[in-house]
Amino acid sequence: MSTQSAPSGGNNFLRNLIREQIDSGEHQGEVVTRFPPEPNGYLHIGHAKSICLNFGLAEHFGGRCRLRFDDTNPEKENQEYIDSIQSDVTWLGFEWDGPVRYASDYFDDLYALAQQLIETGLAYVDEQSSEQARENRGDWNTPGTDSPFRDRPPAESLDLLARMKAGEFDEGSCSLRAKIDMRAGNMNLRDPVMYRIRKAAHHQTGDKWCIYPSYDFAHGQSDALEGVTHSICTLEFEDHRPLYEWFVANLTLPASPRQYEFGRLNLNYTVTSKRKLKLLVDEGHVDGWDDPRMPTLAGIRRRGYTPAAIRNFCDTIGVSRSDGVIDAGLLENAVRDDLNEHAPRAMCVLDPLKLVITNYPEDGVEWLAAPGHPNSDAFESRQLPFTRELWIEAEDFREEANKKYKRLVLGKRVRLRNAYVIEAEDVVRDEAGEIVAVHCRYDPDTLGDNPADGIKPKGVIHWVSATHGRTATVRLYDRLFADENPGRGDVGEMLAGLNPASLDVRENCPIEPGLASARPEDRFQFERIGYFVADRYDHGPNHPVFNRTVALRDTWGKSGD
RNA sequence: UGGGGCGUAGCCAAGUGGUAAGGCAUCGGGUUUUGAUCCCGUGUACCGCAGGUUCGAAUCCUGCCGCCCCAGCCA
Repeated sequence: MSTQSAPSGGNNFLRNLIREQIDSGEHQGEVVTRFPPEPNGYLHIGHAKSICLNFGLAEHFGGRCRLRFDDTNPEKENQEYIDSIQSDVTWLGFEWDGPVRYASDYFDDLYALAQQLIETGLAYVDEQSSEQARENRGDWNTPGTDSPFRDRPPAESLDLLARMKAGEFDEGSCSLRAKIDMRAGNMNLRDPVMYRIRKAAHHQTGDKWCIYPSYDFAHGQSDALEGVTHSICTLEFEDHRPLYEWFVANLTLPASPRQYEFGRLNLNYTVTSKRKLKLLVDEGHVDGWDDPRMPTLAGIRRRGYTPAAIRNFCDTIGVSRSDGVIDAGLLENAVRDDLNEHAPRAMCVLDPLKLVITNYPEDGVEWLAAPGHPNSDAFESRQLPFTRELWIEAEDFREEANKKYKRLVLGKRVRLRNAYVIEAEDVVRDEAGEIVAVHCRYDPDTLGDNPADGIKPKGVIHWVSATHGRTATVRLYDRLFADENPGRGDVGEMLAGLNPASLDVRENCPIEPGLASARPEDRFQFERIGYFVADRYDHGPNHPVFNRTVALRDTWGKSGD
C-alpha cells in the first residue's frame, strides 16, 4: 500500500464556513463530523468523496469524525454490508473516533424523544393507511389536508404508540407523524412520518423492535445525541434541513447540530446508484460487488487503485454546491500519478511473438541487472535472464513500416529494454503464411551503450526470455460502460450501455521470473503497457494472476501511426 | 403552475465591490534504453442573459433563461 498521504488540499465553502465559526466561537470551536452510511450496499467512489470530506474536515480542524451506520431500515440492511463498509473506510486510511456507532444504538432514546414530542402536542399517531396519507398529502400544486387523527389527545397517541411498539398493529395500519404543516410548500413538512411499523428482525437489535424511526427523525437526533456539530450530507437532502432544524428546535437535546449539503460526485462512464450497482451484481453482469470493473471501493481496490490515489482524486475534484460530472479520466490520472511514483517496473508480454537471436549461443544465459524504477534508486534492481529465444509483443514487429513506427522492422534496429540492440533479418512463417518467429542478430557491444556507429535505435521494446520466463493470467480490464452517461435512464438503458469489451483475459502471458513471487495486491508497471496488480484473491506463486489497473498514457495511439 | 438549489474556459473549481487563482484536458517544444515519467511553453473565460446601483460589479439590486432535487410508512 502506498504511504503517500493526500495533500491538504484547497479551500472549499465548508472549510471557509467552519473557519469563520471557529473564529466566532460557535460550537465552542469544536468540529465533530460523521460518515453515516446505510448498510444496504457496498460503498462506491461517490462515498469516497463524502468520507474524505467528513474525515478531512475533522482532521483539518483538529476535530473528530465518527462512523455511524444509519440503520433504520432493517429489511434492506445486513451484516455483510456493515463489514465491507468498515473495511473500505479503513482501507482508505481513515480512523474513526471511538467505537463504531449505529443509529440503532439510540432507538430507546429516540422512542423517548418521540413521546416527548407527543406530549408537547407536536406529534400524533395517524391511523390512516399509507395510501390515504399519500392522497391527503396533496401535491406540489395542492395543499395537503389534515388527518382526521391529527388533533387527538396526546394521551391517546401515547397509548397507541406503545401498542404499535408492542406489536398490536399490522404494518402500514398506522404511523407516528410530526404535526407541522400540511400546506407547506416543502413536502417534507407536511406531517412527516417519524415511526412506521416493520415486523422485521434488525441486524443489531434483533426482535426487540417492530417499529422503526424514519431517516428524518433518527438522523438529526442521533447527531445531537452524539454531539455532532456538522452534519454533512448531499444536496438532495437540502429540503430536509427545515425538518432537521424543526426537530432540533422542538426537542430537548444535548446539542444543536447543523446540517450542510454539498454536491455529490458524478463520474461519467459509470453509475453510482446503489440500486443499479446491486442489479449488476444480482443479475451477474459482473462477478460481484468487488469485481474490478465496479466503481465500488472494493472493486476499485481489486482493480489496483491505491488509497492515496483515491484521496488525491477527491482532493483534486474539490467540493462545491454545484452538480457537475467529473471525467473518469481524472480518476485514472490519479492512479497513474501514484503508481508511476510507487510501482516497481517489470516486463510482461501480452501477445507473444517468438524472437530468435541467431548469433546468440543455443544455451547461453546472461543475467542482466535491470533497475526497479527508472527515476529512483529506492527500488531494488532485478535480474533478467537473457537467452537466445525471447518473446516480444506481436504488435512490436512489422515487416515494413513508415517512419513514425518506432519498433522492430525487418532490416532495422531496435533496443531490447534493459538489454541489447538487435536488428531483424528474417521472418519464419507457418503453412498458412502467418509469421511465427522473427530472426534477428544482436550487437554484443550495446549493453548500456549505443551502437559503435553512433546511430541510436529510435525505439525500445520489451521482452521476456522464452526459456526462463514464467507465465501468468493477465486480465485486461476496461471501463464497464461504453456509454458516457449510463446512469441517466432506466435499468434497460444502463444495461444497453455496458461495454462488451470490459474484460479481456489473456492466459499464459510470459512474465519475467521475479514476478511469480509477487504477493497479492503487489502493484507493478509492466513497462510500455500499464499498471497491474496481483489479484487480491486469485493470485498465487503457482498461478500468477494480474489485473490491469489502467493503461499507460498513450499519446501515440491517439494520433495513429 | 408549489418549494429548494445551481449556472466562472472542454471538465472540475477559487474568488463575497477594485478590475478573473489553480488542477485536469488540449496544443507546441525539450530530456529520455518505457511512444511512460519529467521539464518548459500554450487560453480573447460575452464570469447564463438583460437591465440597474456604483468612480468601479463575477461579486449588490431587479427581471428573465437553463439545469438539478422534492409528492416512500427509503436513505
